[in-house]
Amino acid sequence: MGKHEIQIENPKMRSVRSTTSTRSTVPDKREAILRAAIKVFASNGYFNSKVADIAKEAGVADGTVYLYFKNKDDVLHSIFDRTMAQFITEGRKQLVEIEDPREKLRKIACLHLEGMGADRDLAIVFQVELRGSTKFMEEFSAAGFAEYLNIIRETIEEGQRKKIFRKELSAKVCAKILYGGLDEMVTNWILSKRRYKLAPMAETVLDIFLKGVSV
Amino acid sequence: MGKHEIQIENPKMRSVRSTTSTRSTVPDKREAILRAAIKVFASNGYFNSKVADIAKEAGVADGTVYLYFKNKDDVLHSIFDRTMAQFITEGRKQLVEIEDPREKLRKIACLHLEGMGADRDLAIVFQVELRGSTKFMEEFSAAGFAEYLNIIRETIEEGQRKKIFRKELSAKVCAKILYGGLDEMVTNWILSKRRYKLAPMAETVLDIFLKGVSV
Amino acid sequence: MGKHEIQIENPKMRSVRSTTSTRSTVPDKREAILRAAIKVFASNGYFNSKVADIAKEAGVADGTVYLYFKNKDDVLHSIFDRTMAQFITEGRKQLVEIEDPREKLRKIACLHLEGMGADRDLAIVFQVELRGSTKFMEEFSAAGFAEYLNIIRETIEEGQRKKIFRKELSAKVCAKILYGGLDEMVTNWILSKRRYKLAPMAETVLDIFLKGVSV
Amino acid sequence: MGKHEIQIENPKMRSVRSTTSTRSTVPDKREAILRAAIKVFASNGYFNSKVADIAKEAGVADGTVYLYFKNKDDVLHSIFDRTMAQFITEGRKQLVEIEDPREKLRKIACLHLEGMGADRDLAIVFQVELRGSTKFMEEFSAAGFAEYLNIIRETIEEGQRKKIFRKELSAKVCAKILYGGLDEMVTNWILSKRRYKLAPMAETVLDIFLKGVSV
DNA sequence: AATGAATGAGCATTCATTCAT
DNA sequence: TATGAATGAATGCTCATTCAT
Repeated sequence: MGKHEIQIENPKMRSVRSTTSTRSTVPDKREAILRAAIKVFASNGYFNSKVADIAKEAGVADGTVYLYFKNKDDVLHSIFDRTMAQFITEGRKQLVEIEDPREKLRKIACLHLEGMGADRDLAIVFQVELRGSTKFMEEFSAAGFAEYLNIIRETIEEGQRKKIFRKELSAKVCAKILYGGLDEMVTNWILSKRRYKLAPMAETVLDIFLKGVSV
Repeated sequence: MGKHEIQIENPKMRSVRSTTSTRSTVPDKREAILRAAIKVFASNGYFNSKVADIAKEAGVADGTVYLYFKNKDDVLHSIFDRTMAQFITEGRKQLVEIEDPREKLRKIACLHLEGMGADRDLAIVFQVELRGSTKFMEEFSAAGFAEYLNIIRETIEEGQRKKIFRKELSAKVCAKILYGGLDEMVTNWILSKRRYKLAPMAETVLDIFLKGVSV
Repeated sequence: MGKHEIQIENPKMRSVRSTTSTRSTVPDKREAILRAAIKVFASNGYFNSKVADIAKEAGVADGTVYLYFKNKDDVLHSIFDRTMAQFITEGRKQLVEIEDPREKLRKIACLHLEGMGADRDLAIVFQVELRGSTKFMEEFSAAGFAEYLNIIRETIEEGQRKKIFRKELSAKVCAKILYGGLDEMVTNWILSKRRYKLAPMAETVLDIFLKGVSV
Repeated sequence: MGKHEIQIENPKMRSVRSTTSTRSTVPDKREAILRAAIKVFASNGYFNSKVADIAKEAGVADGTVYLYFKNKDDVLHSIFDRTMAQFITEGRKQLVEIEDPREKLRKIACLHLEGMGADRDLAIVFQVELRGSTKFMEEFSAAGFAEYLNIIRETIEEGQRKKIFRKELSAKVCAKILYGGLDEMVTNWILSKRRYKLAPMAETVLDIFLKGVSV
């Protein structure tokens, strides 16, 4: 969930001439706008941010934003899509190499908190702005978030099959509980005046959770 | 956190002559506006709700809203203040009669989910709208929320002193984890199409949490 | 034009029981509102003054203002009417005793500046607020102001008949010039930071004017 | 003070490409708004004029007004600034060529009345609207108006040095008297139903004033 | 007569979006 | 592609006025 320089496909973009690159700025106006939006949204909140602010921060004209995004809403969505897609891809890749469900969960927790901890502005957008409307929350839920929860749930079910986790527990509820714990760590980290490291919190959450769900 | 017919003091209100009751509207224009706001905010989100919508829903004129609230923002704040104050007061009262820290946590979890489960609109406002801005989140945090977390933390510390919970765990972090789990239950309940009972979820959360933190 | 405790007829008022006076406040709610309005208008300007401000300053309820005045506009008009009527009555009375047209003009100028100089708030309302709209200016002109200008003009014509003032001058224009000079003194006095006496300015104005119009 | 097609610098305007003139609207949206405002303010008064009225009169969208002016108040100020600057510049230029202080004053008076007489709407805004608030009057006074009065005063002092005007008179007060007379001519002209020429009035005012202040 | 809670029309200003260049 | 001037719909808030008590 941190910034991994993901290059999301832009249908409007000319067939990738990023190889020759007439100017290095060329392929990345969209990217610049997205970064600018994260910064601006994090500072002022989605509703209080003006498209003009984003444009200025990105160093482009107001109208240019509309060459890359359908509207202001689309910018927020794109932030979510880009980040979530990247996070899940990255996550799945790292998980295949792990056997023990407990270690898998540990890896998930670490990736979650490391990703958020690496980009405070992005974390703010995810924790605060993305939740500012039921509408978005629903779409949010329908999209990548559900998949993320699924990965956790499957891992727990795997642990149940391997007799590591208690069978009587609902894997789905357990997944939510773990997610809830992690999510709360992020939210508190964001709101806190103190600037501590977020990633290490994963340890405690996992400790309690694993002990709680183990047979 | 549910609606317990709290009668918040309204300085503008004439000293309750509810006995004769000239008209039933007398005691509660403010209350009606608050209820209307919860409904409207829950449906459209804070930023997409017009003051006129609230007024219409409450059956008063637009201007009347401003006789009871400073501005639109103040309405949202008041919803939070009223609910939180009520919840904490109610919670503390019920907790004093309980000895076992584990039972105390169980009671807290039940109150939390019962309260939210009893008023879906209010729950939406709490889970979604109140988080739509960092600014509010901070105030939110500073106000009643911090106190709520404290109650949980103190209960956990009590459990640690009684050798029921593990001493090596940070009570504060534990409190957040428990809160995070409950909060996630509420959020999922709100976003879910299915209309299941929220309160019973407390059981699973507590089961895992208690097993996780116990010695 | 100063405050001479004029009791303007109020058609809405009960047939004057000011003699017995059940309570000394009784006959003067209208008066209180008028005074309050002068103060409030002088401070904030007519358009920026709220009826509620006037009511509060007068120590009455908002609605009470409408028992004595048709609307906010009527309050301003009444200030003008009351003051102008008083001033003209007073002026005419003092003039009859004077023979020399020059002395008459001197008396007029003195009354003008003394009246304004005696009540700064009233002066502000007259110089500034009463001129804030063409509409009012026209009515203003139609009403007492025209009569005031007439008194000056007649005095000048009298002087012309007596061979004191130049015959070739338009008495009407002369009257305006004298009025303009006096008016400008008042305006400058109001806007000035310094708090000097206004009345003595009459001397210079008269000096120049009389020398200017004399044969 | 009349309209002399002053081209006020507009920072937002692209460096005058009026040569090619893609469309005639190019150079003068700001100017159009200013003219429209003068007309609208003159008709309804400042407080009763809606920004939408100005926009419509100028043939632009409401929002466009805010591309050229900070707010409604700024429009009024700009009218004053533009006109006053122009008038003073123009006036000074014409005065240098004149020797006799009496002729200078005559020139000032003529310019004043000619300027106002040339644009009735502008005159109304100056005589009526610009005086509708103490606040503005003070700024008004602080700004160009004071300078205007100074020019008159200096001319009178010059006349005193040249033994043309009486030494014992306060030049400052004399300046106010002259200004007051001229100002009154303008005000009466505006309020009058009759449509006479304003400029010729300068003659009488000057006649009386000069005779009044001369040795 | 007096009150003041309630009303609701009215308006300045903002800002997402478009489009001519 | 990129620009940014122009648009105009949308809305929070104010406040003169009314009227039930």
